[in-house]
Amino acid sequence: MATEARRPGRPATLEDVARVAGVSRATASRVINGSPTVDAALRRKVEEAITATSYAPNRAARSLVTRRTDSVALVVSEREQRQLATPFIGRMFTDPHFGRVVSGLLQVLRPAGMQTVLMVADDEASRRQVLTYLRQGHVDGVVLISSDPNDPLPRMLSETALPTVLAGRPGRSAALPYVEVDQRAGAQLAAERLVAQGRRLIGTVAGPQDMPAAQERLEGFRGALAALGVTGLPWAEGDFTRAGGAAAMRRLLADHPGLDGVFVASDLMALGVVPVLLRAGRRVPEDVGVVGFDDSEAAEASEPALTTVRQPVEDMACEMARLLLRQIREPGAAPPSVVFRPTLVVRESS
Amino acid sequence: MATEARRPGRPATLEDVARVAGVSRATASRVINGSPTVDAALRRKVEEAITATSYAPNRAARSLVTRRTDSVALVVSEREQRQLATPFIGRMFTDPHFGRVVSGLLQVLRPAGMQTVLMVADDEASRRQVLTYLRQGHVDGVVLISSDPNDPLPRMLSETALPTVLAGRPGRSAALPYVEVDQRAGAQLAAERLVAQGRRLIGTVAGPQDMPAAQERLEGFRGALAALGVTGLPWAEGDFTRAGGAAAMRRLLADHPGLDGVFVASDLMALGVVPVLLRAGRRVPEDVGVVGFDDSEAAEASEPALTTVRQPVEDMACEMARLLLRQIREPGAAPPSVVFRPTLVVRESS
DNA sequence: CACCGACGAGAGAGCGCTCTCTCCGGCTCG
DNA sequence: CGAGCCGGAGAGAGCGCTCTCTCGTCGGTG
Repeated sequence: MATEARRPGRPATLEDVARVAGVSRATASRVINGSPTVDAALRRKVEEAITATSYAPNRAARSLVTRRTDSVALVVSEREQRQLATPFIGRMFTDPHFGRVVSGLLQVLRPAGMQTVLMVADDEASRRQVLTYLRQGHVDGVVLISSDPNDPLPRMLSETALPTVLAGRPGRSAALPYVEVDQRAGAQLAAERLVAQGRRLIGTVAGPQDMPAAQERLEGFRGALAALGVTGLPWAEGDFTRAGGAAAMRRLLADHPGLDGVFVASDLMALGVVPVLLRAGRRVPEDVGVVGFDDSEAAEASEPALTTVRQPVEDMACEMARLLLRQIREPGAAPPSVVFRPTLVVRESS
Repeated sequence: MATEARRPGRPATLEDVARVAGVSRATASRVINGSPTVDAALRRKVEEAITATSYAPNRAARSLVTRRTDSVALVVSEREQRQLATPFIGRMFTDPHFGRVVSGLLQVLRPAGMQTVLMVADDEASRRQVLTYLRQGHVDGVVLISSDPNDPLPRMLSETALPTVLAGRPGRSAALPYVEVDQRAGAQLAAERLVAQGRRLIGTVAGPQDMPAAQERLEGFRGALAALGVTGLPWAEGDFTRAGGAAAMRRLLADHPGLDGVFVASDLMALGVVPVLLRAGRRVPEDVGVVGFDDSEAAEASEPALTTVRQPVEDMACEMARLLLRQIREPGAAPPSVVFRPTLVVRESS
């Protein structure tokens, strides 16, 4: 304890630890990095010196030489929100889905000693800023969440050779591993449920058809219905918002008042769909069955509670983190993408 | 372009830039850091060399010498979630409120060139991990969001002398600047609204009374009612969840069936309160007026839409970021805390 | 014409760490 | 008994950057 705080106000360095322990800097470093070739007695002395000086390694110095940073970037890429009066960065942050992804990521990254840097790219300038930052080598890898199918970021990232994992398949094909749920299989679950309940006049409120995931849910649903002998699928497009879902349902109902089943491509939209049905005098599920997608918080909050296709979001996020760590640890080996199987969660609405 | 990529696969260094530009490393550094004492011609040559080599400064090296990192930590501190079967890190992430805070923070931090590192402290071990990380000097400052009034983290942080800003007043008094909304003033707005509508049998669904904010909303509401001549406030405690709000409302209604007004200490709880009232045969707002708190997404989603006390969350988060930046730029000068005025947003429920 | 101040640019010393290389001493084995 | 080997520890060279110090040059002044 004697030689602590040699320099006023500055945290202890490895040099300090070594001096206090009476060993060389190299040995102190060995102890800290868990090298096995250190005598037990010396190891103890160094460990004591570490607590005595309350030493914490300087990550900048370490990363300067190791070229690792033990941190990854979580990049949220979204369409520019020019039209908004108040600048609102990171619309996606208020989406509980995003929170579940973060939670899953941290579940894996935290035990691995990896820190997470949060970044948003929502226009040309910020994209460049993000890319520059990433290229500075301040992170070992990138998790990219992109809601925009025309997002140039995946391609740009694939050119940096930085380990990267995408949430969802990239719109334009960038050769990057991604993690996704099997959209078609999910749509099939929904179709089977509705048909099994004897419903035959089935429609769907689809998501934006420029998004691959939304396309596949629609296509998958149509295909599954056809396989079950139900053809001619009326549908309307929503924008994955509650209000958009409500509007789409109104259109659908106006054209097809006889509907007895609806597959809604997201729970959030379903939250808009159900009240429209109720107000139109339909009982749910008695008159019209509703099946959502996601199994988000909204599904349980809905009245009646939503029967929905569950995406194992947290598990998927964990898998993303694992794929990323693997890339970081074994450079060059781009791991395969992983597609998760959805499940059907039966509640009240169908 | 001739001398680019001297070392295979490695990004260009300042040395490379200097060589290409035909100047010393010092001069190249001056250009990059915007020093005014550089000849215009040389400056141009250096800038050309930078683009030619596609140079990006190594932040680790820079921060090693400057002792700045140009990044801050966003620490989310929450009560341990032992009881959960699935480990769920960062329950708070799924709260849209959190997203709004992040959005506000980034609005200020991003233009300031500050990166944001996301961290969660939810038990003793993770708290230590976070604290160690912060002490390693890997961030210049900390934004702490804590939902637990007994959280030891604020005190621990105030001992590190690291610039810090809290979201909300710390439970135990830690001498750290915070940003908050004036809870009492908000409760007063709610009281005035309900009373102005001629309601006299007013109750409240309060938040957990071990949380200062929840206490103040209750106290402030009681005080404001008294000032308006309404005494004897029936109340029940909820846990700031929808289900908790519903349960509290049921208790309240059982004991006081004649209620004609309810102040609910959060919009999320109000989302549980309203259906309870409706199912008990009360019309909202005709029979019972409901005023929420937060002006969250939930308020607009509610049916009927909630009249609520608005917290300017994004503005508050911006202010937090500003306070933090000020502390970072002027070390030693702990800025004062800032208390925001809430406003009343009138919708349908009251 | 000699001197001085100002200004622009370079040299070089670190920042704190890791990691290779070297060295030393004790052991085994021919 | 000497050569070789190996485990364990130290010396020291950087990693890429900033920043102080120094130096050279030029214009102005007595």
